[in-house]
Amino acid sequence: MTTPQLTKNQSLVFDVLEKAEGPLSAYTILDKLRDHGFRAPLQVYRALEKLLEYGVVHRLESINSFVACAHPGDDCHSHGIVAFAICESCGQVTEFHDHEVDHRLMGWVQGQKFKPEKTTIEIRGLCEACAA
Amino acid sequence: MTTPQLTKNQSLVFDVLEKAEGPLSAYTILDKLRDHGFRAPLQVYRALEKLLEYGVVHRLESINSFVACAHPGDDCHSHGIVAFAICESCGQVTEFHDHEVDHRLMGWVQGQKFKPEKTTIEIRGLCEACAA
DNA sequence: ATCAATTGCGTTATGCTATAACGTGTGCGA
DNA sequence: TCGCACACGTTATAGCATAACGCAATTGAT
Repeated sequence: MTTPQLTKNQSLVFDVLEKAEGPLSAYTILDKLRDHGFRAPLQVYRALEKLLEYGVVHRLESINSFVACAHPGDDCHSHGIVAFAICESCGQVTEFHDHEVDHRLMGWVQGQKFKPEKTTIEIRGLCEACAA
Repeated sequence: MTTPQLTKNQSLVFDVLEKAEGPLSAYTILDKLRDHGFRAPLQVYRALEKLLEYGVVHRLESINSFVACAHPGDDCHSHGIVAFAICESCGQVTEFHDHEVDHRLMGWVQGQKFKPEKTTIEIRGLCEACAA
């Protein structure tokens, strides 16, 4: 899937996420965009919905937050399953892919005749700097 | 870790989860226990906190719900990372383990010197029955 | 050109999920 | 017996997400 031209609200939300150091909650994004006319959560959620669909933003289920995809210009959907390491101290998020993990998980679901739609892999812990 | 004797509230919450067909939200559990004297969410959340700690209940991050562990009498903490397949149609949850997936993920984090605390793997999609 | 369908947007209201903060009682070891 | 840890109850609040309404702009088929 190719990413279409973003609308005004989508661009605003995406820019906030790109410039952020780490993941942001929808309400944090809302607060950062009040000066740009945002007034209600739905404005954020609707933009996020599209950005997630385009694959340029990821949702971190375990912390109810969102991050810009770490592959600028690239299409995350082509990388298979995306995994995240989330530092619980500094909030830093590292995105990675592992084909062997994909392969094992997909092998398992095929054995169950389970039809996967969306897979979440999130490792929470401490990054190198924070663990020291 | 061995599971200590459960308190009254912990037992009530655990029983509800065990008898349930699928995952339940904290508020659903609350509703099911109103007849037993439960009045506030905290009574549920506090019990869940302990049950999660003991490893007899799992939290499904992607759907904000809880399930009893699929290994009766066993200690989930000894199985390594737990993965879940969640049917978005019927709500059925299948729990499984894959050492190779564990190994790959732990290999990756060690390369990053990341110290993992809690890992989430959840595959949402359609189970065999619902995909038909 | 026009009508219908689609999409984005704004607003209000509401619902669901989770925790803070306070106080009570009980059991148990120093 | 004092202090501590823990489970519990209650009220209030914080944080996350969506329903439902209406309007405007765009597109595309007839």
